[in-house]
Amino acid sequence: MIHLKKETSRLEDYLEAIYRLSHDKGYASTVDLSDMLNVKPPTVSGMVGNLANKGYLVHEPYRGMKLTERGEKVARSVISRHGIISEFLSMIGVEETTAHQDTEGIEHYIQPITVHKIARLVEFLRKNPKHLKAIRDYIER
Amino acid sequence: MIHLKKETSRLEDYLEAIYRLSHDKGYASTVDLSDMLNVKPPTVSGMVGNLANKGYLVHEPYRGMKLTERGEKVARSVISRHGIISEFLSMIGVEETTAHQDTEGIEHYIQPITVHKIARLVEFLRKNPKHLKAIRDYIER
DNA sequence: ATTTAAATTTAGGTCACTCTAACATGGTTT
DNA sequence: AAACCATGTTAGAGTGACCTAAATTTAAAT
Repeated sequence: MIHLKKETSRLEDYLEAIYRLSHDKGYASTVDLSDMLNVKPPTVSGMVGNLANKGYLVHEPYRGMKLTERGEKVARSVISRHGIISEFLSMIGVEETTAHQDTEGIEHYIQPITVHKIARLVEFLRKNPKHLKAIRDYIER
Repeated sequence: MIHLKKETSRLEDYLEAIYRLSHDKGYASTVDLSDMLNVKPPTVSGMVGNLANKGYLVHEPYRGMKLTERGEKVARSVISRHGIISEFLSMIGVEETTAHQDTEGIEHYIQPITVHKIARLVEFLRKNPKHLKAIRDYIER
């Protein structure tokens, strides 16, 4: 039975990872996911079953998994947020590793309207390097 | 070995709420917290016991609770992050209610160094209203 | 074609956080 | 002083996400 309940942030993480793996190497294995998400394989099995129940992917046990249209849509949305937040953090001088961690932490908790504003801000700073430079100079003292 | 286990984001929420209530009306009651955090009173009782165990507050059942030095320190840190993020979101034109929700969502997941950069950005924009205006104009098309 | 090794799933348990229902406490009213 | 009621706590159960250990399946090697 397919539930239209809103996915949790953790499920979004799984969808994002599956999407990335599928596009990077053609498929997403349990072990890949377990490495990428820092959980043990049985946890992945469980969550994948969960995502399958909810209609975000189809899963043939022992053989593989594939995102549904619905799963892809969610994944793309998460990845888009991810890119925007990530670029913003990078612009204000947050170091790569930190930016990556923080992005993962917050990407599930920002509403579309806010993401949009940040996207516009990033766009503005990309188009106006002098503003960006002034900001960066100030931030770095 | 002293193991200062990191508090969960939920515990941070409780500490923040207790701090605010204590400073606003002199004390924090179970019902106040239950309203503020949108959980039922028994949940608050449990979490308060938990926070007491971990040394963030002292609790005299049926009589009241008070943050310890350690609890206050964490609360102030959360509240500081809160203010910074909140002001940033407001600056880029995120509407009050949305900003409030998003701030609550993300305040637990941003590292100190990142908070600091955002604080500097906010500071810069406060001191340079022309930059801020340019940004806001662009964001709002 | 067997055996073996790697990948995956199942079974069963833990932990944090939540709930409802029932009970306890203490301040207020009569 | 007794009863009342708002406030607070205890008991017990549920959920989501995780774990380890054990079984299963598939693919590779002999």
